[in-house]
Amino acid sequence: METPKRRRSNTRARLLEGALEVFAERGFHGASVEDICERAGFTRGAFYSNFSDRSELVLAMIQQSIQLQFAAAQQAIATMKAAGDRGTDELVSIAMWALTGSGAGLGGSNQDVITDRAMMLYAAREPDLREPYLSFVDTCLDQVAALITDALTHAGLELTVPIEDAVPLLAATHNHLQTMGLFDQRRADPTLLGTLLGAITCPTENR
Amino acid sequence: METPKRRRSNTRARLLEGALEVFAERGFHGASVEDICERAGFTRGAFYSNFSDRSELVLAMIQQSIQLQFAAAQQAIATMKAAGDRGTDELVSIAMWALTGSGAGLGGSNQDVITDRAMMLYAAREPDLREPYLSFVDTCLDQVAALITDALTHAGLELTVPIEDAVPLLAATHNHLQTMGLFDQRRADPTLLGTLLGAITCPTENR
DNA sequence: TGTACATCAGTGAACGCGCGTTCACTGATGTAC
DNA sequence: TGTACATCAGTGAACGCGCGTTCACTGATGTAC
Repeated sequence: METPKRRRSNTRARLLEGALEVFAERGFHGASVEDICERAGFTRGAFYSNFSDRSELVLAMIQQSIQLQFAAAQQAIATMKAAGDRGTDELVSIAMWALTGSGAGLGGSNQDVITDRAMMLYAAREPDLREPYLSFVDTCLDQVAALITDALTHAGLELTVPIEDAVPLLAATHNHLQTMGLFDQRRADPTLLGTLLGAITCPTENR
Repeated sequence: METPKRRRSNTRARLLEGALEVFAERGFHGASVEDICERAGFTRGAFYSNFSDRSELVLAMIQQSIQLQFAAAQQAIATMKAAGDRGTDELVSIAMWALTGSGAGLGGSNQDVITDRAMMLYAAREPDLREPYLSFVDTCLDQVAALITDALTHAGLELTVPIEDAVPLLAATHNHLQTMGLFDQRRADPTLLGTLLGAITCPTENR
């Protein structure tokens, strides 16, 4: 039942999990290989048996993070399609939830939000990562655009600004709320999204 | 002319300047004391003659960054008051400029933006820094609120949403544009701010 | 004004710790006969 | 099925580099007489 392949991939997964936690706490440069191994319950030898390099781990972690966000987005779409009627705010909230990964409430635990921001900074500093990161963000925004279109149709609203403007505005606001939430949960007031939504939509004219 | 006090404070200033650059490139944890000294043109001894500790430098740098942002905000206010008539977008752009420090164009060189985001992350991870950081952000937002109110009055517009909502919406959008600008300058399209502004204002009714 | 001494900003060599990386080894699981 | 060997995931000790920090020293500027 604990076949070597499974054992190995479990070890790798636990190391990645530990890395995610420790990186969120101390940053990509501030966390040592030993910190990560200790968190995951292995020795450094196990680490170098699974990753050729410290930097390979960082890349693997970023890749995994992106995959998780995608998976969360897919699930959010499924949830929404299945859910039928809801309040508009909640629908948009789900759409936003798709944007920045898993987690409850407004979207994303503090650890996820911190990792997301740290990834952004890391990509901004590494020229080789800029383009991949941008295209990742674009794909996410496209998905959000589709979700929002759906959500508004359900709610009987239509946009008064182009969708290409509405998506970044909503994303930026969601981002801002998440960031405030890192410092004080009460500051992450989701009604701000509702206010924005009210300002850029109007009831659909049925004639 | 090169009195010892001046010499000393010049050295300190150059070290801080070098730290700002190197931190922006490699992050707070990724930049070594030697990197910083080399950039500033001093030896490590000079560093420890001016700062008791590596972490003291980080704090000093954050403080200085905040002071610079404040100074830029003050100057932006002065500029705006003196300028008289302008396009609304430009006025709002100046108000936004006040929010996130010095720099040309949309506001903030890439280095400034990266430092700003890194500071946010740093503060989010250090419990002791969360409250000071929040109150710093609040003070900035208050100043921006005042600037925007002025700008809109000049332009003959009034808000259709509460100012407490308008400010974070504008700030979030500005933030988003700055972030996009880190990856691709063409993605930092300031007309998005104009779109948002159009959606949350209407011409003043003069009766 | 000139000389002797004091101060102190910055130098650069040295120290030692911590971290990334390596490697000989162990012991558990898989395979061949 | 049982025995002998092979494989290989993970161990833990060891290495060495780099970095933060210290400190005895230098030489330029300031001060006292």
